[in-house]
Amino acid sequence: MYRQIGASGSFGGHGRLAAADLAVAQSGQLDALLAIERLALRLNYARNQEIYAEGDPGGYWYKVVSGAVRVFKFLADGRRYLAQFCFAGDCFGFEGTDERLFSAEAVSNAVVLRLPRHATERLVDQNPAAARALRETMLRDLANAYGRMLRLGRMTAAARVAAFLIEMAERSDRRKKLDLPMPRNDIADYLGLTIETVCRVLSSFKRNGIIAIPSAHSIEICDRRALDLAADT
Amino acid sequence: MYRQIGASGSFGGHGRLAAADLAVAQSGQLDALLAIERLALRLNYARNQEIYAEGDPGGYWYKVVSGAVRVFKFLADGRRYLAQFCFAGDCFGFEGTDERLFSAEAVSNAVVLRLPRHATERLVDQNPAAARALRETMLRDLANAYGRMLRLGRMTAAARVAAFLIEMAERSDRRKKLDLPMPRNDIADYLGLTIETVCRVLSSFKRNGIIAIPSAHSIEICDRRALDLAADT
DNA sequence: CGCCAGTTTGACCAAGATCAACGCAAGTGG
DNA sequence: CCACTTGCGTTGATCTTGGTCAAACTGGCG
Repeated sequence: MYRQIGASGSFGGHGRLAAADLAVAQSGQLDALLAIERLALRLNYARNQEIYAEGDPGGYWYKVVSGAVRVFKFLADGRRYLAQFCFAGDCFGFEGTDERLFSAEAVSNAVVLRLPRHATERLVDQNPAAARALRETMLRDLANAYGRMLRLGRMTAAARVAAFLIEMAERSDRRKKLDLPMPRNDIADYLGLTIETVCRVLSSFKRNGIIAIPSAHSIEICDRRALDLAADT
Repeated sequence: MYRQIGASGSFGGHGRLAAADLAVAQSGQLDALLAIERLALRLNYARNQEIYAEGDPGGYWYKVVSGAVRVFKFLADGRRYLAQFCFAGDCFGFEGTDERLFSAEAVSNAVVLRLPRHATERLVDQNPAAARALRETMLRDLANAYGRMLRLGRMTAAARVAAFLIEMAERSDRRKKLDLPMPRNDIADYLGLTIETVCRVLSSFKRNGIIAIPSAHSIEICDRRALDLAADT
């Protein structure tokens, strides 16, 4: 699968480019999009360093080269709402507004490409295939958003955590041994739970032999069947 | 504002076309899009009648002329997840998959236009302005989706119901006296609450003078300030 | 070794779900 | 016209889930 380029509506969903990339590649527009990527600035961020903040001007979008990024905002009462995690190949910061609605920070040390929005828009205007790929990506993001809405609204804590582990497994290359670079804190804010609940659920999964936790940031899925079952409880 | 035409990623958000329509109108592409609308079939649905069901082929999208529509799916355990309400001018059924992921039913007696998807796609491929309008609409839907995710994940029952009333007020023409065509049932499934909780919250708002409930399906907002306050508690 | 950030566990509490009645208005049939 | 049903809506009593508060644990690092 191609992960070279991308103009993703990564504002929603996890922002991978999967089929969109593929479509573009197949349509022979890869060169044009690679040209865009040559306009990118390569930036390094340390753990917890800010990439942009709510309210900043939003003239760029980003693509993760390595490491992980969190996109979030603070609520009036001080709680934090974590909209998405982005890993290598994922795009973010494509909000379509002049001002950033969210902030972005590096979860771990991260390298990202920064691309000017207007150049991308020009390309997409001239290139129906790229536009179509972008639309498809956005539709997929939208579908993801609806799925997550469902989980947040109706699923138990255990189901949310299970779904999170499954999501991370799907998005990582290795399916069994998961590396979770983010602290429990971030997971809780992503799932609309407290850190204690996340811990408890993970512990209970461990007790039941569904997962193993060799270290806090490394989780192994032992019983995928049971995890799937737990995910739609 | 123009509400004549639309190719909305209405799968997300409430599916209005607001700024997107405007953009298209300004760019002088209105005629082309009106031509699309001439391909539409006008359909009548009675209250609770099915428009399409999960699993059906998804070759069309729809635009509500009058009445209201709910888009939903059933979960494995029999609960229902209500993804969106659509009113006059809103579009729905633009999922981008071959099979329907959701079902759609008329909430009240409704008239809808049904449009073939491929014709729309052809238009959008040939017309960068229309494509851009569509992208903007989808981005807005995505932003709505993230807002709703936030509410579903982190807000109290009272805040969800308050936000719902505000959303309905924003979307209806008259801002004070709200007509809520959907049963409490639907509201609960939209907000991820039980019908009892929705009732209780509405009753408490009434007790506090924030709203009046002349009849079950008609709600008057008496104290908008207090309602706004309740919405981000 | 001690400190510190992050993680885990336990005890208790509260928001909302569940279960169970009851109310109420719109049909429906005698 | 009036019992009776039926579909919603509302209210109350109890229970469960997950949040809150508090404390202990762990690993990395000076």
